[in-house]
Amino acid sequence: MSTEHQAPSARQALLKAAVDELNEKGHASVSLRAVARRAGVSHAAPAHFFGDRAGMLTAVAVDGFHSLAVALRNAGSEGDATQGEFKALGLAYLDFGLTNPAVMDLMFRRSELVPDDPALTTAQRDALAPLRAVVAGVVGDDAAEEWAILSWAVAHGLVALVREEALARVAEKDQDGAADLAHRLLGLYAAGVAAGAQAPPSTR
Amino acid sequence: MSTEHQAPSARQALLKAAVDELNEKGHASVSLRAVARRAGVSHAAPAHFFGDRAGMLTAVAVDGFHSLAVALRNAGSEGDATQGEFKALGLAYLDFGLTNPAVMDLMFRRSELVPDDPALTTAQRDALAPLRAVVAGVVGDDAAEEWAILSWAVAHGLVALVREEALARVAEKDQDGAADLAHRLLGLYAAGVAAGAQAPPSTR
DNA sequence: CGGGTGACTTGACACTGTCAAGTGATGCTG
DNA sequence: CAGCATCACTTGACAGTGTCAAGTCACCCG
Repeated sequence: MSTEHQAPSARQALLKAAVDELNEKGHASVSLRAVARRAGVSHAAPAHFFGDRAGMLTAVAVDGFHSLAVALRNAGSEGDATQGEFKALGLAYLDFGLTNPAVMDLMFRRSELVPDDPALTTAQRDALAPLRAVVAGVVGDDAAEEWAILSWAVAHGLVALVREEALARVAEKDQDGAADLAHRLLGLYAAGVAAGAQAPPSTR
Repeated sequence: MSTEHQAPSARQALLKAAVDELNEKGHASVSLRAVARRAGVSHAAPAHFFGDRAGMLTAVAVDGFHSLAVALRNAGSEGDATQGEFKALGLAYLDFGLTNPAVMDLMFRRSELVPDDPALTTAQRDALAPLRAVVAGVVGDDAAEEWAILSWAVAHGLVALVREEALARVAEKDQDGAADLAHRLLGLYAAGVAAGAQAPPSTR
């Protein structure tokens, strides 16, 4: 009982080969032919299944959003209070991004994916649903959506800065230190949101 | 009196051609040969100057960081109070990213650039210097660096989400609406930081 | 048995990055 | 002024790439 309806195996194998290739050599080196070689099929087989290089990458990205969705769902259910839950969600996003940097990178690289794939759109929306729900519990309902998106941007920005080594460079830390720093910053932000929500300044 | 020491023209022309190509067709279509064609030189001329496709893209990225640096410097000097200055800086970052999405995208795409180019590293560090200075004026000195980086992540995340149309998709807005939303979210964040800084909860 | 449909393969094309080897001008040296 | 080195490219070639048209082969429905 997986999220997809049991593909005929070759397609699945190709997809796995694509993910492996992506993780090993980065998205630029994911060529239809390299994936075909790795999966042991002819050079045009991937095009047969996915239509396109973009189609193949899109399939990988959709898969990535499904994985992100379960990661966030798990984090959301195991956090204790609502504020702990909120922070846990952010950390889960961060960890997913830092554990699978190549996939995360691809997932948000519209220019490499098929322009308006509906599966991609819904997968993305579904993955973010838990965040919305949790944020609504922390701040008031009226501002929930805005804070949810802002929080998403915080986590997303941290992932990007760590992944591209920008953070390590500016803060003069190694990559592990950068990840730790990102964790701390997210905590800082979460605490700030909770404090601000308990004592709303003028709005409301 | 430019930031670079008057290149012999051909190199400059190539660089301009590369930027144009990047803005028109996205980073994937920036090929050495296409740039050469656009600049009206032989197909190997770009490689002669930049060594590499990565070298050429890196030159474009360094240029981008220089532009970002002046944009942030201007914004920093025209904001009125320190909090207004802080917000102005964030908006300038946001606007730069949304006005030049392709260049901004490239600037943080380490995997496409030359791995440890010193010019790139210093250009990046210099561009972010104003943010550090302004943040130090808003929150206490001890936490300044952390808040500066967090703020950077916020702006960076918002740019990424708007650029990749993720924000428009989730919030069900068109691209212009998404940019406006990003502006508002940045204001929300800036106000929160200012409020939190004036009444620090427990730390400190 | 017969035909059609899906799952590939084969072969070709234009395009790409990169390299080795040129060519000509410019400037320095003796 | 002669010779020579260096720069700023060009020319030509190679392997690898995405994509397309056509082919092969197995299987299923009737």
